Amino acid sequence: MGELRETFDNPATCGLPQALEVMGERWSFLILRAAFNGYVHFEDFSSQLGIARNILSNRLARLVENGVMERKPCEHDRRKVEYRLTEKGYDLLPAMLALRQWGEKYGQNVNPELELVDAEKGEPIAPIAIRAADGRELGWHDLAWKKRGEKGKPDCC
Amino acid sequence: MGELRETFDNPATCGLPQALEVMGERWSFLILRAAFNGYVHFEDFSSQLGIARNILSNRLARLVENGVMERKPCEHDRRKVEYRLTEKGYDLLPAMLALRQWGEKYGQNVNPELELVDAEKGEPIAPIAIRAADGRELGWHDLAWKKRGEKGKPDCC
DNA sequence: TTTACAAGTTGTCATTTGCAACCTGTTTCC
DNA sequence: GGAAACAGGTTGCAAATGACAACTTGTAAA
Repeated sequence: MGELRETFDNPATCGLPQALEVMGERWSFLILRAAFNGYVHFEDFSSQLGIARNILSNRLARLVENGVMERKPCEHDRRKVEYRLTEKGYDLLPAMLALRQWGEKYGQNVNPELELVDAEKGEPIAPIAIRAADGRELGWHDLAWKKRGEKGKPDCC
Repeated sequence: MGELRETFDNPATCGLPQALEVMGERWSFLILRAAFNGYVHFEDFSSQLGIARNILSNRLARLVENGVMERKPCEHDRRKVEYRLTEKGYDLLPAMLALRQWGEKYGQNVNPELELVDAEKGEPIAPIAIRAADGRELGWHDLAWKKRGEKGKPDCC
């Protein structure tokens, strides 16, 4: 991405600009979603997302470059290539689900015939929430910024 | 955004494309972050983010249009305008924190002098996680898609 | 050994971004 | 009351990014 630089290079900044540097481009999250759904080949992503081939190529390369996905030629058919999530990629699941739940809460045309459930019990998962170390759910006004020993709520970044 | 349309209009789709339609553009999340940090005026956003004025104008208008922020002229100084988060905007906090935590976990130059804490106890908040209805933490492989009575793990969208 | 397929790359054109300059409606200061 | 300053924009233009279609390359199947 272009000029998040000023924010990006500031060492006192929070992790959001870094995350956006990697995932903030058009299609990145939808490619990630497809990967979570088991798609691994270039043509699969291409046909499922309807994304232009050069953009897909570019995005996959960027995701690989940033360690979110791994690229390796397929063993049995060396025409094919496999793109798979790394651990770093899997770690984006909470962020993706939080976005998705938000989209579903406020979206217009969303009737998700498919619902994410806890595989063990078959019940829907809980909404993604902010929690204290002891598990209490927290809202924005229950949060504060701490400066390495201090307490209070100064500006973030 | 341009051609997420095919995905967007499909009623069987999940909420992710909707969320990206609103928040997937450059700067949107950083504007949101600034709003969470108490910035309310055009010039505040402008100088904190270093974003071009026309883009800022456009993004704020889009966020207002999509119900994430509210725009109202300032009572006491009618030159000024206040942009404030709506409830819909506040509901993006988990998604934003999940992204931020991911960025901090894997980022290079991040030493967040400021840390988010539970205001009541002063301790750092827990990592944003996926949980079952009963509170158990879940990973990707503990999840399944349910189709309105069925059970299993077919394709998502 | 020809044909088909997967995964790109290249060329062209439309859209989006970034930058600077300008405009308009307050407010402040003298 | 009038001049200067300030907040929040808009406009015009250059540069970067995205979309679409056609072409290339390295396998594999027939």
